[in-house]
Amino acid sequence: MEFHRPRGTRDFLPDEMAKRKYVENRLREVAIRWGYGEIKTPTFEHIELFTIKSGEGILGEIYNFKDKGGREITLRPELTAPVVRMYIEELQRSPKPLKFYYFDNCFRYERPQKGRFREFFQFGIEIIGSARPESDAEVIALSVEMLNSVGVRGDLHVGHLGIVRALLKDIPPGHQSKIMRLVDKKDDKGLEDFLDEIRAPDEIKGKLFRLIGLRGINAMPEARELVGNIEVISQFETLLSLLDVYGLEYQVDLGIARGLDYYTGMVFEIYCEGLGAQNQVCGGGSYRLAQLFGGEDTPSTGYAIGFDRIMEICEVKPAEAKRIVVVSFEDTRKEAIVIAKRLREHVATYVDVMGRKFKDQMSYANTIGASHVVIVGRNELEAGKVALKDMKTGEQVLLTVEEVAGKM
RNA sequence: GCCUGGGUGGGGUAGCUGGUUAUCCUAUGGGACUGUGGAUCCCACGACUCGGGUUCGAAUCCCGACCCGGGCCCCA
Repeated sequence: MEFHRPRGTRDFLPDEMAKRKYVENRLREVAIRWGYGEIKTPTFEHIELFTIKSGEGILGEIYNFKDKGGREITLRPELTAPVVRMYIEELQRSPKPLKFYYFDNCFRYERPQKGRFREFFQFGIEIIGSARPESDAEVIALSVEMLNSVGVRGDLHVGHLGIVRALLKDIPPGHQSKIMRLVDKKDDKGLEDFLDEIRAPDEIKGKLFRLIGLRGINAMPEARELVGNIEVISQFETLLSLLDVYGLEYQVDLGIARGLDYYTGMVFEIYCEGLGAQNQVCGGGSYRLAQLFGGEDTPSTGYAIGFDRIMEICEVKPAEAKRIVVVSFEDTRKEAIVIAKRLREHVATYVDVMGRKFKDQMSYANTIGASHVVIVGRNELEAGKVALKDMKTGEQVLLTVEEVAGKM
């Protein structure tokens, strides 16, 4: 019986892992420098955490099962809900704002394609306790810096749900949600049909289409004209001016809706080329989930970076790790083990475990791209030394083990 | 769930208008060169996704299943 990995999963070999680790560490460093602390939540949660947040509709795309105690459990499909759950469970009374970052795998039962897997990785941050434009701006700036830190540059689109919602304030909430979904999908035809179906006033209809089409420099004055001089517009303008302070390039895009009802204010998405249909590498916004989960109403803002997607497009080359191979002869194998043990305190060190002859050990060192070889022979040992050979230049010198260790 | 392309040793391939032991490259293990790597030579290893059908005969043609990729739907 031969086994295959389940559909939509991947094995990561050492070369690729080195690259992934490198990128992961870069992102971590940025998050840490901005003062965010790492958190980790369980791989599985109670299913209600996600159905309450996202609706029963997600059941079809979720990995769930009953455990032996009869609990409905699901592998987490995302990390925002668990973070908020954790916050309510143990951090509600801690000083605000709370700033967290996380990097973990998530699971969704979907049809795999380029940049989409059933087990995938998200790197995200959440800031809990502030509803101010300052935190919105910080979150956006942080996301851009993270991506830049690994050489990824994308198109940043920033919107605000409060503006469209203000326009729709007289439409029943259920219809609002449907409208937001259609807006998010950029399904103009569907949106028009739906508005006709619910007999939305022509005035609102016209304004909505103009509003969600707004882009660029004149977007805000026009938005003000369409929905009036309301508070959220001022807030959004404050946010935009802060983005300028951060020196960010962005596009105002009131057509971003991010489908779900608990997003309340700022929303943003970052798109990249070269990813096929799945071109969004980062998405986030401000939301209010805490009260939905039984906590006090608490504003939060966050985003998630699609780690696998940035791995597809980022061009990073981790520095080749230095490694040396200790080569020995039949009569010096034991000495080689002792010497390798000493060298491992400083550098990745290989020693033969295949019973290979001297020459084949050299050949192996070459195959794995060793930078140096330490030759442990009787002659050298009798002089209290070993030979250190540089595999690039071919030069070879006699040194004590301590001298070799010192060079590494 | 839908549309579309594709499945030949570990990786990459030839064969695919049917016909002997399925080609070549590479990788891997071993050997030669006997204390100095990359080269060369030799040996070994190792594949037609599965099941039906057509046929004297199927990797090849037909059908189905499974799997993989890409695109829809969805995208928390």
